[in-house]
Amino acid sequence: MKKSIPTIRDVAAAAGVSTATVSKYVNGAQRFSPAVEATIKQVIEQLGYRSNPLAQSMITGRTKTIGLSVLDISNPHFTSIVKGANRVALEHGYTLLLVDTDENAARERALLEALSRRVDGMLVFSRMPEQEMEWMVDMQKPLVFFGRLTLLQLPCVGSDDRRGAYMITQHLVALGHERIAYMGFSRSRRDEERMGGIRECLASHQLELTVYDCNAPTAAEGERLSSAIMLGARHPDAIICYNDLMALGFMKEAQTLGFRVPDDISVAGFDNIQFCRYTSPPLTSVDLQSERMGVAGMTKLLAAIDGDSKVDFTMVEPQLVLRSSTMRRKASV
Amino acid sequence: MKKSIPTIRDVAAAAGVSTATVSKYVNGAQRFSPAVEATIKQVIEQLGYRSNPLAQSMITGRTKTIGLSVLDISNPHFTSIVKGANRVALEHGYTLLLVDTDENAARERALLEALSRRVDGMLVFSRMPEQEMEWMVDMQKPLVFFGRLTLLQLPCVGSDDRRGAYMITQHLVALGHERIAYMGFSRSRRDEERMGGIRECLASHQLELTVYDCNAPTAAEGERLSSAIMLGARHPDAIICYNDLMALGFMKEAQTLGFRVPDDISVAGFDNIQFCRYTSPPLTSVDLQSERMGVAGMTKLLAAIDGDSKVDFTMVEPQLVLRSSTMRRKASV
DNA sequence: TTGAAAGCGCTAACAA
DNA sequence: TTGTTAGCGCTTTCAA
Repeated sequence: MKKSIPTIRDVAAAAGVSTATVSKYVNGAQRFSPAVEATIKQVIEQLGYRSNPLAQSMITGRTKTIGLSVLDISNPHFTSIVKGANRVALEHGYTLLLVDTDENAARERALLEALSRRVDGMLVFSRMPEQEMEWMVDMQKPLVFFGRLTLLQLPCVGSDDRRGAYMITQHLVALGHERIAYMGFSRSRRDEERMGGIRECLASHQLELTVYDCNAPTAAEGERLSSAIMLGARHPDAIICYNDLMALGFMKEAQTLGFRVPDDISVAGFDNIQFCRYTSPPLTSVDLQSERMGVAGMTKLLAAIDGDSKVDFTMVEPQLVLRSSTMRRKASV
Repeated sequence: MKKSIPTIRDVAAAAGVSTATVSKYVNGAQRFSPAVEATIKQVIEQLGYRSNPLAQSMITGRTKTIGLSVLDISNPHFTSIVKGANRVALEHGYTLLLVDTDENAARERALLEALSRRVDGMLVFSRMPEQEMEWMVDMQKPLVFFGRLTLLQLPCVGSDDRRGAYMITQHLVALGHERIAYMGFSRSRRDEERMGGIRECLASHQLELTVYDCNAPTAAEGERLSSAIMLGARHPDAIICYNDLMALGFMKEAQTLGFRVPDDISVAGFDNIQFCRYTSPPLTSVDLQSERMGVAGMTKLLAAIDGDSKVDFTMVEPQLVLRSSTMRRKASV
C-alpha cells in the first residue's frame, strides 16, 4: 500500500497549529515559541513531510531551476561549460534543466520557450542568426547568452575568439609557417571571429589564408576533410581548426595518409579539451576556458535573477596552450 | 512595461467562455462547437497564451521531466548516456533535469530526494553501497538504476561487465600475454565484476593477475599510477584499465617514460569513448554501449511511468573493439 | 456542448 | 506569536 505523501495540512493538523505556522516554520521565515517549534519539528520528522516544490513554485514564481541549452553535450567543450555552470548552480541551490538541441535549429525555439516557463532563468547557446532571436528577449525570463551579440539587448558571456585566433596565428607565423590553412565551421557565429583574427594576423605578415569548411564541428568531419587538404598540389604547412575535435580528426587522418605531425604540418585547434593531451603529438590549442565560461555565465545569470541585471558582455580571456603538434619550420629554400 | 503573462482566465474572459472550456480545448480533451473553438483559438493566438506548466503539474502530478543523476558529466561515458537518454526523452516530450553528483556521495541523497519531487521519474548512477540505498525504493517515483543490483527491488539497466572483461582478457591471452595487470577503481561497484571476469579468464589459463587501484576513474589517475607500474622490476606485458580515461592517461605517461605501446605493453580500457580512436596507437576497448544504455534506461523508465514497471535487469551486450594498442607477443623464451 | 465550483499544496497579507 | 483567509493557474467532477 502506497502511503500518500503528507501535505502541510497533515502536519498542521497533527501538530495542532495552522498551515501558515507550519509554512513559516519550514521556510524559516519566522520564529515561534519553543513548544510549537518542537512539536512541528517532531511531527514533520515523524510524517516524513517535505514541502511540495511544485506548489511552492507556483506561488512564489521561483523554481530553483536553471535552464541550460547546449548544442551538443558530447562535445567536451560544452561538457566543461555544463560542469562549471552546474557547480555554481548547486552552490546556490539550483538544479539544471538540460536541453541538448543536438544542432537541431528547428526544435530550438519551441524547446526553449517551453523551458522558459519551468525555470528561473536560462543559459543558452544557439546558432540562430541574431535577427531571428528576438523572441529570446521577449520571454519574460532572465537569460544569459553564450557568445557575442551585437543587435540584441541580452547579457552575454564569451571568449575573445578573435584574439585567441590572432594569438595562435602569430605563434605559427613566428615558427616560420607560410602556408597556413583554416578548417572552419561557417555555420557557427564564432567562426567569423576566429577567421577574422587569423586573417588580421596573416595580413600583417603579407600571408594568405586557405579556408576549408566543415558541415559539423566534429572529429569525423575533420577526418573527412583531411585527404582533400593534404593531398592537393601543395599542402599547407600549418592548419588551424575551428575546434579540437576537428583537429583531432584531421591529425589522425593526415597521419594515416602518411604525413607526420608536426614535421609535415603543424596542427592547432580551439577549446583545449582534455583530450588534447593524449594524442600523439599532443595538440596545441587555444584554451577558451570552457569551464570558466560556464561559471561566469551562471554567476551572471544568478545575479540577474537576484535583480542586478546588466546587459553587457563578459569576456573570458583565452590562453594559448602550446604542445608538440606545432613546431618551427626550417628556413625554406 | 512588462506585459503580464496571460492566464487561462484571461483567455476565457476574452473568448466569452468558461475556463473549463478553454482548459479542455487546450488539452484536446474534448471537442466544441466550431464557433467556440474558433474564437478560443483566435484569442489564444492574439494573447499569446501558453498554459503554465507548473500549475498544470501541480494538479496532474506530471511534470514531463525526468531526473538524471550521473557521477561526472565530463566523463564521455556518462556524456554518451545522457545523449542517448535525452534523445528518447525528447521524442516523448520529456526534458532532463540533470544532476552531476561529482563523485560526491555526501550530497547525493539530499540531491536525489529533492529531485524526486520535481520529476516524473529518475535515472540514477550511484556508487553507494546497495544496503544504503533503500531510500531510493521508498521515494514514490519510478526509478531506473544503472548497474546491477542484487538486494534492492529496482529495475536496472547495465552491461555485462564480467563478460566484457572476460572477452578482453581472452583476447590478450590469445595474443600471448602472460603478465597481465589490472588498473582498477575499487570504489565502483562495477570494478568487482570486471576484475572477476578477468580473474576467471586468467585462472582458466593458469595466469596471475596484478592489481593496481585508482582513487578516481580519471586520466590523471592513470598517468599517476603509470610510473609505479612500469618502472618496477618486471612490468606487465599487458594492462587492462577500469576505463578508457585511465587507459589514456596510463598510455601517455608510459610513452613519456620511454615505453612503446603496444610493443612493450599492450593497453586496453572500457567504454570505447570516441577518443580511443585518436590516440597513438588507437586504444583497444570494451565497448559498453554507453549511448544505447542511455536509450535503454530512458525507454524502461518511460514504460514504468506509463504503468508497466518490471523490476528486472536489462542487459546491454558489450562488444570488443580491437585497435592497435594491443598486439601479439613474440613467443617468449 | 458548455459551465459552476471545488480544489491541488502552498504562501502571504492581514488580523488577532 | 499565531491564525484566518484569499488566492497562485490550472484541472476535473458534476450538473445544466
